[in-house]
Amino acid sequence: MLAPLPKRSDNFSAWYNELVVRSGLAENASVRGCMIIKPYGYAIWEKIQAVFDAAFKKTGHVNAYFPLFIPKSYFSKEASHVEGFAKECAVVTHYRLKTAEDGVSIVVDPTAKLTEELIVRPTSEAIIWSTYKDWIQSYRDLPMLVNQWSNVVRWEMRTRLFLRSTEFLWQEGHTAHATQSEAELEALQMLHLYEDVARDYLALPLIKGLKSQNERFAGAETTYTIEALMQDGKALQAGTSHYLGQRFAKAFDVMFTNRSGLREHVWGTSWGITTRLIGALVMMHADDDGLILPPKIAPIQVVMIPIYKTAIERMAIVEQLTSCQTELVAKGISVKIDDRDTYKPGYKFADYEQKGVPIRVALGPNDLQHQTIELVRRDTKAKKTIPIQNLSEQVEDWLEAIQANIYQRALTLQQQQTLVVDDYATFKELIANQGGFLLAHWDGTTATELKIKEETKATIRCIPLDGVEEEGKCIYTGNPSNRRVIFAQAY
RNA sequence: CGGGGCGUAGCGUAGCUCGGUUAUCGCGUCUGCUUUGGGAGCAGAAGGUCGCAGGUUCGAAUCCUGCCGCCCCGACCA
Repeated sequence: MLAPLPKRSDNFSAWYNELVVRSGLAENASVRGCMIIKPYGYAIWEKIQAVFDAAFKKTGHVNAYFPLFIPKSYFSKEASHVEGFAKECAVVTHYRLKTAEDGVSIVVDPTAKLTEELIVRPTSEAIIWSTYKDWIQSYRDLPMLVNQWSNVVRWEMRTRLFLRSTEFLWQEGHTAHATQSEAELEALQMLHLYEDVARDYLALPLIKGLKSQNERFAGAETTYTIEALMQDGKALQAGTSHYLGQRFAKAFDVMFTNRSGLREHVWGTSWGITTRLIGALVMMHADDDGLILPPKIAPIQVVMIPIYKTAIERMAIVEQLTSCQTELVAKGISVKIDDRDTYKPGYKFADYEQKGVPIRVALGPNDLQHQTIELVRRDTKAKKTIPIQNLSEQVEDWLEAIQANIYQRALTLQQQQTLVVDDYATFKELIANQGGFLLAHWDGTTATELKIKEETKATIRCIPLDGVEEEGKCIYTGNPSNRRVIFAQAY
C-alpha cells in the first residue's frame, strides 16, 4: 500500500515535487539541477510541441536547428544581452580528456585548451543573428520566420523539476522584418498565438501583458508575457514574446537593401515557451489524488481496466475491451488497455488517477453479462455505468466536457484570486497570506518596483494588455498612475 | 560564495552522545500459495566497500583529521 500524496493545503511544494515524480513525469538526474524527463512526461511534451508547432507552421514559420555552442565573441556583441545571462552560463574550455597519472581516473588534458571558449547556449539570439547577417541581403529575403526546438542551459542556483532546471527544453522563434511595425505586430501575434493554444489545448487561463523595464528580457525593447496563476496563489510566467527593435541587427550588423535601394538594419523578434508549461499544467489542474490532464494533450485519453477472477473471464473481458478500443481509436481517441495480471484493479485505479488520465473505463464479469461498462471522469470523479454500445458517444462527450470543465475551473480560480488593491497595508497582508494577482497602481519607476519586491517578494508580473486607463495613485509612493499593473509572488 | 544540516541496501531510516558477536526497521524487489468491482494477505528469499582516505584501538557505522558529495536558507532566473 502506497502512502497517499501530501495534501496541497498542507504543503503545496511537497505535493508538487512528489506528484511530478510519482506520476512518472520526471525525476532528478544525478547531474545537479538537471532533470530526466520520463516517457510519460516526454509524451506530454511531444503533444505540447505538436500543437504549438502546427500553430507556428500555420503562421508561416519554419523550423531549423542552430548549434548548442556559441563562440564567446559572438555572445558578447549585444551588451545588455550579455549582462543578462553572464552569471548563468556554462562554458566549454577544453576539447579533450586523458587518463590521469594514476592510470585509472580521467582528467582534462591541459594541452587541449580551446583558443576561443564556447558558451553553452542560454538562448540563441547571438548565434542566429550572426547567421542572419549572411542570410539577409535584400527586402526580398524578409521576413525571416525561423523557429527552433532545442535545449538550453542556464546555471541556476535553486532548481525544481520543470519549473527551473539547469537544462530545459524549449522552442525559440527568431524573426527578422523589414519594418518596425511588422516586427511589433509579429511579437504581438505570437503572444496571442501562445495564449490561444495554451487556452484551447492546455486549458490554461492566462493574462497577456507587458513586462516592466526591470523584468524585460535582456536585449529586448519590449517583452510581452503570458502569466498564469497557480492554485497556491503564486504566478508563473508561461511564455514570452520579445520585440527586439534593431538592437540585435545593429549588434550583428544585419542589414538589407530596401525597395528604394537604401541599406537599413532589420527589425527583430524572439519568442519562446518551455517545458515549464508541464509544471503549469500540474500546478493549475492537479488535485490531491494526482494529475488532471486536459484531454487534448493527455498521452492516454482513456484507460481500460479489466476486472476478473478466472483466466477464462479475463480472456472474454479483454476481448470485449479490445473491441471497444478499436472503436474508440477509429475516432482518434488514444486508449490503453491495462491487462497486467501483476497488479490489482484498485492499484491501477489509483495509479491512473495519479497520472491524470481523463477517463477510466472498467469492465467486469457483471458488466459483460449485462453488456454494460463503467466510466469514471478524472476531473469530477463522476461514475457512470452505460450500455457498451453507447461507449464511444459517451467518451467523446466526456472528453469535451472535461476539457471545458478544467479550463473553466482554472479560470474561476484565477478570477477569484485576482483582486483590486488600493492601499499598501492590505497589499502586504494579501501577498503574505493568500497570494494571487493583485491589481494595483504603480508609479512606473524601477525604484518603486524594487522596493516593493524587497518588502513583499512580490514583483510586477505584467502590465495587462486589456487593462483600462484609470487615474490613480501608486500604492507605494502615492505618485500619479494611469493604469493598474499585476503584482504577485512568482515562481 | 555566506549561514545551517546530512551522507548506513533501489528508496526512506534506527544505531553514533557512551566503540564490542551475524548493522535495525519499513517500502520496494524475487519465489510460492491464496487473492482480483478502490492502492491485497501470508510464508520465505535476495540485496550493504555504513560517502572516500588516513589515524587512534585488541576491536570503528560509532572517536580524531583531511577530502568529496548532497540538501535547506540568501543573491539570480523561463
